[in-house]
Amino acid sequence: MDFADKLRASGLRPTKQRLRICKTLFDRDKTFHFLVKDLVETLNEKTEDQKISVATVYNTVHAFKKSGYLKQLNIDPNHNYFDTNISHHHHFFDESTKELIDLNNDQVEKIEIKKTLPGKTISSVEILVKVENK
Amino acid sequence: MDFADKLRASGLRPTKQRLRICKTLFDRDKTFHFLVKDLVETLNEKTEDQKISVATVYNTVHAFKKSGYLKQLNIDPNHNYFDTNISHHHHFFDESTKELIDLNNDQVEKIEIKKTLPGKTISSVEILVKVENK
DNA sequence: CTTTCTTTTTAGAATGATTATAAACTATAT
DNA sequence: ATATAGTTTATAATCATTCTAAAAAGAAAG
Ligand SMILES: [Mn+2]
Ligand SMILES: [Mn+2]
Ligand SMILES: [Zn+2]
Ligand SMILES: [Zn+2]
Repeated sequence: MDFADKLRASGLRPTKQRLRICKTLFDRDKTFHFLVKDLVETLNEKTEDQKISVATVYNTVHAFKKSGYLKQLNIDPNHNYFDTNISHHHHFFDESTKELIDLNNDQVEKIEIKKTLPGKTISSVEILVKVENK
Repeated sequence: MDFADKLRASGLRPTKQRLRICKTLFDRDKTFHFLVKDLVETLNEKTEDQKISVATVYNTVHAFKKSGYLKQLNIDPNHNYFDTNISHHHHFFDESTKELIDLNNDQVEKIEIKKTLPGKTISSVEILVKVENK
């Protein structure tokens, strides 16, 4: 699916600002974990391009979150990370470097939760593994 | 350990404001998961008592976090929860009621992580189980 | 094309949680 | 008592995020 289709599927027209945001987010080999602040900086560091406003970046990121092309993570109470890897997966958080690393579902033994809550059903199980230098 | 000792162990003198904060936090049967905003409200809802300022509440909560009498959680990117249960444990987050429920370590089968990161050592593994109405 | 209507972008204002500041207050020590 | 140190508080500052409303761009109609 190309960028324009992703945008349309999120209810947004493919404008040049939004396409530049898509390129930064999705034109990558690996998962991209990012903070909105850093994304805005990256988008606006090349002085030859026209600046994209923070409002546009937030609007686009939230539309992608809503449509499922981005996930919002709970890693650090003081930083709001987004993730381009929308498959069900887990994370390592390197406390030394503040780096996030994907941990795929199949790299973790099935998690058996012995406690159940009456009237409730599990919608997701996510693991956060904090690591530091050995 | 009584409240005054907890405060002293956190580098704080047992003043009447701090002791009232302790009572609200620690004088309970069950784990207390809270937001600072709600804690401030609770402390100040009885009109007969003198109001405690937000600065004092934040200072005290952070001192307890630093000394290990409170844990800060990563549950919801938009809300900053603290937890009086400082043992190693996991959480259910009820997306219907926004309620947090403890999931003890012994209620989860040992988590086997097959992926390792060179030069890194695991410092913690935490599970977040999201649930909703059946 | 022009005009008209709709959507988008943007700068800057507003918001809300948290942190910082500095003056007033309280407790302790001499 | 006086001096000193620690504490509380109101309020200001900060920072991420959201809101607003005006300008710009794009699509549709004539
Ligand atoms: Mn959070
Ligand atoms: Mn967060
Ligand atoms: Zn990821
Ligand atoms: Zn807990």
